Amino acid sequence: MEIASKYDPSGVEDKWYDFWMKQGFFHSEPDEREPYCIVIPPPNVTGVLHMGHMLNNSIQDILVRRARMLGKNACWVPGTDHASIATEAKVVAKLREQGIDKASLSREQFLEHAWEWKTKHGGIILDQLKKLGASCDWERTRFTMDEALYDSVIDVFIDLYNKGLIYRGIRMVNWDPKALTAVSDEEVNYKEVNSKLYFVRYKVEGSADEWITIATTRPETILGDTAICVHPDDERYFHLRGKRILVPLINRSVPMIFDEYVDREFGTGALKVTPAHDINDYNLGLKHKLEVIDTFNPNGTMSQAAQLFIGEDRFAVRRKMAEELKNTGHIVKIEEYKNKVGYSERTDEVIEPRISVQWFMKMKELAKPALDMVEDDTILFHPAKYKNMYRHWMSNVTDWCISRQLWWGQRIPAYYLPNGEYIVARSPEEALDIANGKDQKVKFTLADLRQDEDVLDTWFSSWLWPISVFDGIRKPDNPDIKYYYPTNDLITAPEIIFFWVARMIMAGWEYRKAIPFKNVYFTGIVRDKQGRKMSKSLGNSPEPLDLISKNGADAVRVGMLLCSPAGNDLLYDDALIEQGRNFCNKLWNAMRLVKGWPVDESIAQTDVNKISVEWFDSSFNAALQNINALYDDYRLSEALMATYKLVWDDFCSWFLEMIKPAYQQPIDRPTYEAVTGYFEKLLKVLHPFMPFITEEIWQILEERNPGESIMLSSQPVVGKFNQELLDKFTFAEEVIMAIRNVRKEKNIPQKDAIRLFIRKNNNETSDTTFDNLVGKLCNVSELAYVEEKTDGCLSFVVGSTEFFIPLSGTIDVAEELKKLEAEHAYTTGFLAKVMQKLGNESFVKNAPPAVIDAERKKQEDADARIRVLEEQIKSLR
RNA sequence: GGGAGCAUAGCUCAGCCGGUUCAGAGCAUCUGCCUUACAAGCAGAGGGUCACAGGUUCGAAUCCUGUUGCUCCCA
Repeated sequence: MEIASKYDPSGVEDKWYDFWMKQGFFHSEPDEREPYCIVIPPPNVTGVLHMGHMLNNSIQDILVRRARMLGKNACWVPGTDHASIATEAKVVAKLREQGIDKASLSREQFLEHAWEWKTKHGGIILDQLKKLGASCDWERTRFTMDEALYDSVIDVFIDLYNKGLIYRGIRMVNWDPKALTAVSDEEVNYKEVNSKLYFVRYKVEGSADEWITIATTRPETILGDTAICVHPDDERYFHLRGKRILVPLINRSVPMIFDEYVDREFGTGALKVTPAHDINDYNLGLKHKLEVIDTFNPNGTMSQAAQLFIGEDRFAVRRKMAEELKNTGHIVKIEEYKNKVGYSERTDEVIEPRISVQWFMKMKELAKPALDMVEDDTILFHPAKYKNMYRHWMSNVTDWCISRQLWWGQRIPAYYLPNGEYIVARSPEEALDIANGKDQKVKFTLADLRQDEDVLDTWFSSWLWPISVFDGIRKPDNPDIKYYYPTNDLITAPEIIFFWVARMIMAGWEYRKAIPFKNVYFTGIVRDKQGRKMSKSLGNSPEPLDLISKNGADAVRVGMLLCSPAGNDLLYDDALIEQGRNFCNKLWNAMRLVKGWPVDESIAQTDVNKISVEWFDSSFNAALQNINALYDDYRLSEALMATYKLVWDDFCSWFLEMIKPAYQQPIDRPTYEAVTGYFEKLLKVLHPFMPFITEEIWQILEERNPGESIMLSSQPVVGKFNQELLDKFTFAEEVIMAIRNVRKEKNIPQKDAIRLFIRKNNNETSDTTFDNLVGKLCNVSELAYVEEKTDGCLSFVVGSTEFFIPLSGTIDVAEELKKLEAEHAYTTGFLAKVMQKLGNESFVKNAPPAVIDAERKKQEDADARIRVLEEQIKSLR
């Protein structure tokens, strides 16, 4: 059989993915097995696959595939999120390109365009995930606007409204003038910016030339001022009690008010109050019953109420106001100033605080159990440090603004009557019934009802995701939800711990009285080598699909995983993928080697092969135990590294070399069976990390029945291992490495056989377990135990055992002495340290016996070694 | 302004309820090798006052305090 010396993933990966799909291996139905379920963090329909998705979904696939191989009924539910703001923005932009203005469309017409867009672009990421090898149950693919999920959201809204947890209120909200909608507190990012602090003087009404100077960063809001406020104890302004002040340019007369809220140190100690455009001013306004003048239009331009610059943008107006104030002698000075400004998470537009009527959800009651379940480890965070962040947010939670002034999303089921009253109901008909049931005197008709124009925050559907994908809101007793919920693991990014994770926990408790998942694994952010977050605008992200087609998905998965412990950022480097690719190649060549051996039934297993197999058996089981423990701790990158070393070092570098027959010689049957058996086990352990190549090699290694697949096989079970044997091998390993060094230093080629004499010291008995193996690996023609030192030999010491290799040429005595003396000096120093410890009375008195014994053992070993070294030195002199 | 976390080899990290194997791993670097599975490889080697300063202890990378620097979250 001719097998290429380099592994080529192209072709292989699609072949096996198609096979798995055709066989329906990814699909899950409830049965009597233990379920294992992950719901995907639904990517936005607007998105394309980026490196973050690659990492996140690789991890999910690893967990799902492993669970499947552990005999669980594994189900990974995929799906997408409608992302109302982002999607609506995309659709509006696309329409604009076609010359269509959103305002010219009806709601229904617009939604048609939106659905069309979703159908066309909404599945891109999911398709891309297939290239990664994702073993999602595609038959269960869900979308947050599917009928079942949509209705669930509406049901929940109505339910929470009826429970008094949802209310409508006038509030200062974070207004996004670009998206033309309110956004929640969590969707505002504060950035420090360089701006200016304008000192503006306002004339005191009725005075000839009396002024009061305020400081502001936002002169454009002056037109909405309805008071000037100072601290009641501020002596500088005592004389202005009862006076009124004229707002510059428009000469509006506003009162002087006094409030302890004012920071006397800031600016001039005098504050202009604009209740419509600042949250603090708004609260002041409420307290002092001030007029609220909204000088902005929703899109951030000046409104009629501003009187000046009507229709112009707020930032242009800022400059013009400054100019105008200067021209009219109102500017006292302008200082450079750094302040934090809120930006919209969605559009990156500067948030405008704005008074409006919105729907809110009370959070306090829901937060309580959700906090407790994380605090008491009912839900585990990996890494646990995120508990702190979670606790902090949950303890200071504020009500959630859930309405969005958009069309794409679940429309709020509130119906307004002509008198302004509203009714929350599932349908207009139901609302009408309720309305007419209330008041017998007036009979409304459907035409009298007007449904709320707004939709719900996208997160208001995402928070139900683990329940709604199984239709568990509408049908709480259906078999799917009962079987798969609570799900097991959630893999997500820490930045949405509040947006999403916290709220899912709340919804889970509210609607199932159960946690939505047992573990939350937080992945890091994928950054470039300079530590910058990968982003389209920076252009610093590789194209994931290119990486896959160039290196294979297995290489990409391994590369990314190796360097990303839970919760730590991953600094992406092409070298990572290369490492993954090299690993694939290593595996591939191991298979080529093994497949190339002819098996001879007639030859008996040699001692070397027998002990080698025994050793690897122990080695494998010890490693597997460790790997399983790492999985249990969700230390996936470490589990991968341990597997990587098991395969590369233990299996390839040691085991295969140990049992490798001489060139073109056959191998005995028992050894061959053992090797292929372990190879298969290794492939299974590797499969969750590298699904494609493991399937390919597994299928080549032995003939399989049609429809058989490694992905349905069972993970190996940890067996017993012989620690004593492993320790003995460690000693043999040292001997082998020492001989290799000798060969290298003395330029003795591997093909020239050497003789090896061994002298045990200090009454130690000989252990010959690995002698023949040492003989094979080091090409030793004669191995013998001796009582006396042999002359004309190179020597080395392992522990306190001496090894002699006769050399044909002369020995460089000076060089040998130098080496021995260095060894001696080091060991003596080491011994001195140990003795110092043991000589310390307090140490002997206080340290635990095990520690003291260990120190004594060190002392003995060092003593023995020193005696041997000294003898050698003496004999050379 | 409030809170959290981090600082260990050139890089990415592990070790952190103190004491065997305590200074580790992978990658990178350097030195030999095209040895008939693999040069995407093999065999070796070097490299760290565990940020700094104190303290507790018989003993500190590990616990405590302070300093410095970085990151994140919240307002």
